[in-house]
Amino acid sequence: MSENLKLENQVCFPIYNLAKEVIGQYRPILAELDLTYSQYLVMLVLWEKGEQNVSEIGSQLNLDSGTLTPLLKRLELKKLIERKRKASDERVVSITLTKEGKEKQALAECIPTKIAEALNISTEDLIELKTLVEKIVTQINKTK
Amino acid sequence: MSENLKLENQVCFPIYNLAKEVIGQYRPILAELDLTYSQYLVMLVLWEKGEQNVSEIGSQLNLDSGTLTPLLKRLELKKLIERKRKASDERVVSITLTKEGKEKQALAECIPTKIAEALNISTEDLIELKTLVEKIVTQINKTK
DNA sequence: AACAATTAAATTGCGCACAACTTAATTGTG
DNA sequence: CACAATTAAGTTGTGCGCAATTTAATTGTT
Repeated sequence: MSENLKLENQVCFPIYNLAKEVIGQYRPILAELDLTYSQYLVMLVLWEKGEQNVSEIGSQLNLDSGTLTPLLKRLELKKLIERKRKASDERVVSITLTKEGKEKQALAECIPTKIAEALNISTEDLIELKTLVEKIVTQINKTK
Repeated sequence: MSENLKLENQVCFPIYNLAKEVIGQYRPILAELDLTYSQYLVMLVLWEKGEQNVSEIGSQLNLDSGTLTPLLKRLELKKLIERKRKASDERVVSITLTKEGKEKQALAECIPTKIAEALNISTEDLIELKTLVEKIVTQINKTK
């Protein structure tokens, strides 16, 4: 067969695999906080920025309302956030952290360290990877 | 807030994003072949290796029967593959390409080139990324 | 041979991720 | 002011991805 359709020559397969692998490393660690990886990302945004509406969260995480609405409802069900429509613009749903949601941040502090250990990579490789990946993402978005 | 929980300092977020981005680039191209990215990966394995059973496909793609069984049923529905239990061991389901499935390979030949164009990255960056990503995946799997 | 242990797929259930569409509120324009 | 256009979020439907469990066949052990 032609070389370019061989699995080992695919560039995107390792990326797809790495992403799954990395999220798999997060899974048991985040499970202790009763969070999924995507939920954790939303919490990171809220811990850092405070009150945000759905589309603001979406633009930072590259997720649309089809993904976020049910996810946010689950976070609300866990009493970590509140969803409330803005009086100034009833179309906009404002997301705020509850007391419990804010408190969860302290428990999350150790996660980056735990992940770094689990991934078992040197800081240099990690930075190199991050730089390269971001460069490529920027490159891709340039063409849009 | 503590620096290590800032979104921009997360290493895994860019990886997760890149994987989504890359699969997003495949989507319209594969849609012309009526395939999803995961289905394409399965087809790659079959085009390269010929007849394979479910767990052989799974170990190459890091997917379990919970993912593969319904996916393979969809490929069967599209008449691209056949699923048949082996006479020698009735537990094993053997997957073979149909005529139509084999013919699809010719249509797929152009995909790697199209993706490389869509990603808009230099071959050097692509190889560097692949090497680094594979190194890290190997590293992670070492600890298991 | 009998039966416990193992193995391969399938099933069930949950949570994304995204396309396409809907609903409702707001804004812009004649 | 009226109404078309736009915007924000929600809804619906499809397809993974994975954990946990089930089913059925095979293998190992006594």
